[in-house]
Amino acid sequence: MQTQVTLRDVARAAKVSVSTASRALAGGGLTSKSTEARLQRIATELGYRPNTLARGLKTRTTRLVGLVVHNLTNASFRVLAEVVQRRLRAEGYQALLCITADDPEQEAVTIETLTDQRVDGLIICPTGRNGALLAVLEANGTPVTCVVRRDETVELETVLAADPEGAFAGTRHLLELGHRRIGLIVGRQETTSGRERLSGYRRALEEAGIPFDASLVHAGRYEPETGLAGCRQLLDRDDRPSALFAANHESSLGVLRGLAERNIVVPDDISLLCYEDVPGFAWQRPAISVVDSGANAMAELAADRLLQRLRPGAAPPAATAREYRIGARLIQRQSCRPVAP
Amino acid sequence: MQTQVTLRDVARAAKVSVSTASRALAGGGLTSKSTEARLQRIATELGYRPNTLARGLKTRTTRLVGLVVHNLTNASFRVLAEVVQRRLRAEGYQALLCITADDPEQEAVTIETLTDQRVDGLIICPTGRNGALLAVLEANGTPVTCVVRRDETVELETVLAADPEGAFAGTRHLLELGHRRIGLIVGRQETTSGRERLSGYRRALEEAGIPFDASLVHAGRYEPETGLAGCRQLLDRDDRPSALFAANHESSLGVLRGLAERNIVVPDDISLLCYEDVPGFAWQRPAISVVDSGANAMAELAADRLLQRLRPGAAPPAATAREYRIGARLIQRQSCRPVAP
DNA sequence: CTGTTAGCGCGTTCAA
DNA sequence: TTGAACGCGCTAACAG
Repeated sequence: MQTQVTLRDVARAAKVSVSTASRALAGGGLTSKSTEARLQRIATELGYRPNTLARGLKTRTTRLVGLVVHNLTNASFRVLAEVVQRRLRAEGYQALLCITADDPEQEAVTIETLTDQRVDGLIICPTGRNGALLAVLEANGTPVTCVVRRDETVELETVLAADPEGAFAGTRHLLELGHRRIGLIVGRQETTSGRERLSGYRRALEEAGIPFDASLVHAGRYEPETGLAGCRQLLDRDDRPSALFAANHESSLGVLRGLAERNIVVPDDISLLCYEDVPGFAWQRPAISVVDSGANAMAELAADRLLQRLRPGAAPPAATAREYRIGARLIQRQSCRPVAP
Repeated sequence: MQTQVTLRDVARAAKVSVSTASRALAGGGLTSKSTEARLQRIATELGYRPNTLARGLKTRTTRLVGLVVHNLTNASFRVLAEVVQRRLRAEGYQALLCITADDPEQEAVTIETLTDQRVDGLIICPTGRNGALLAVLEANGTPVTCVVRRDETVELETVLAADPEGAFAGTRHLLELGHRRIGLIVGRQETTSGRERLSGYRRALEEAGIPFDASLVHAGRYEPETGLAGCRQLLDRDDRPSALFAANHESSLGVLRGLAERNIVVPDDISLLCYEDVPGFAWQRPAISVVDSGANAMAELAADRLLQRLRPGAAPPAATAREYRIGARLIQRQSCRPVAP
């Protein structure tokens, strides 16, 4: 256990007081150029590394930012984690990764822990049941940015996907190809994205003058099994849909499986559109068309917003509780084709 | 910016000294049952939360553990991140997630930062070029556990996959099915896993008395493109192999694509065996047989080992520089079949 | 069993 | 421009 080099050691070696050393290394021009350079040199020679804890205790900042997601399996969360941690690091922050499994209780303890660690900020995909805790954080001066999901119970800066528009665009794309019976597999209606994607689907139908048929919609948990079940259910109908819109990303694998097990060929026998792009879709054959929800852009913007508020002289909390939406993009590949006339 | 409740506030409210309050809340039985309970109550009433930084400054522990991986795209890393963070949290630790992109320079600054944050321990998939830095950490009393890859330049506790055996078992499986020409797509030979999997493949061939044919091996970077290129190269031969072993996990997508674009049907036209199990393989149709390298077990063991050494009274550094291997498992699904007689 | 005292390493007053 | 002194909040000596 080698003892660490402290500021006092540096000061002693340079024959100055600790405070002078501190100022010199801070480099705010509060010391003469010469001593500044000299101390700089001695510090590196000695291998001095400031003690983050002592500094934090004094300055009340840790350069730590909490990053809370439900899991790392979902592509959006994965991208979020990668992008956020890269962006934070570029500005001298470190990400504290926490996984809640979409469980409010785990989320609660996570937020407590992060508070204890005195994080400077928080990027979180909320379950929606701990808004109060988040509000306390924000009120105490720790900026909180929500992503992917909104916490309805409280006003916080939030970065979301433009799910209503995305689902609308996707559905309209299928409609424009001539499809009239479009099966929809979508997320739980308790979630923002689940509701919003369904509403986008409905609106597109409405605009096209096609009556909404609830039996064409299969809503379920974010799992492959949901896709398989939905796929089977929709395929077993007498009036089988000519297109499937898998707007619950996790279910895509199950949908592909369901199609394959019935030897239904995409896009010859049925058109398939998925949601949230992942490399697998582009590498698939036929390559799967998708509505890209813009996970990258969401992550970047969330990082931007938080970092912005982390900078000195940030606006007061309440004034910034804005909501941002990342536009969705339709990426046409080879899994959708015009319906036979 | 609401001011935090400090230990002094609690002590004052209970009309005891700060140190008594500290002891009572620590709960080591160093105070009377009654005051302990009383302080406990008052603390929660006041919403007291200990200041991690002050405590860390004093105790020289942070209950922070660095977790360093190359990315979150690779399934093993993803599992590693999820498992490790869960295990750590269960023992009151927090994971500091860092991503190096397999870049030694980024790894170097990452290790420095983590050192500055005074992490209590480190779980890292090393690039192999910063062994010295890791050795310093370990020497200074911070346990370091390497996973997935070994840093050859230094002796550190390391948890690896049993890649030689895994590749051996996979290859032998194909041999037992009667395959004699087995194409191998494998990782870069600069990496441990790349080398070890190739050696396992060779050994299986050798035991079966089949001469090694270097032209059946395609080694490359950990990307889908590698699989596509390798697949094309192997498929364009006159004496096309009857089986493909995609032992570079990232390349699997590319292999599947390469097969599809030539309308080669698995397993009718060719057998396919992949490496590292992911849900996608099981959901695929036909379901892909794999050599499961045991990412979960690796993660659990790495967490175990580190936590073990984090507990008070851990063994001296040098004595514990052991290497662990997680056995691979062959999971037979539907992508391999006996070669036609 | 409890209170007093003394730092942990740093930034930041206040004087010089 | 520099130094001395103080305190951030906590734990751990040492007394009592």
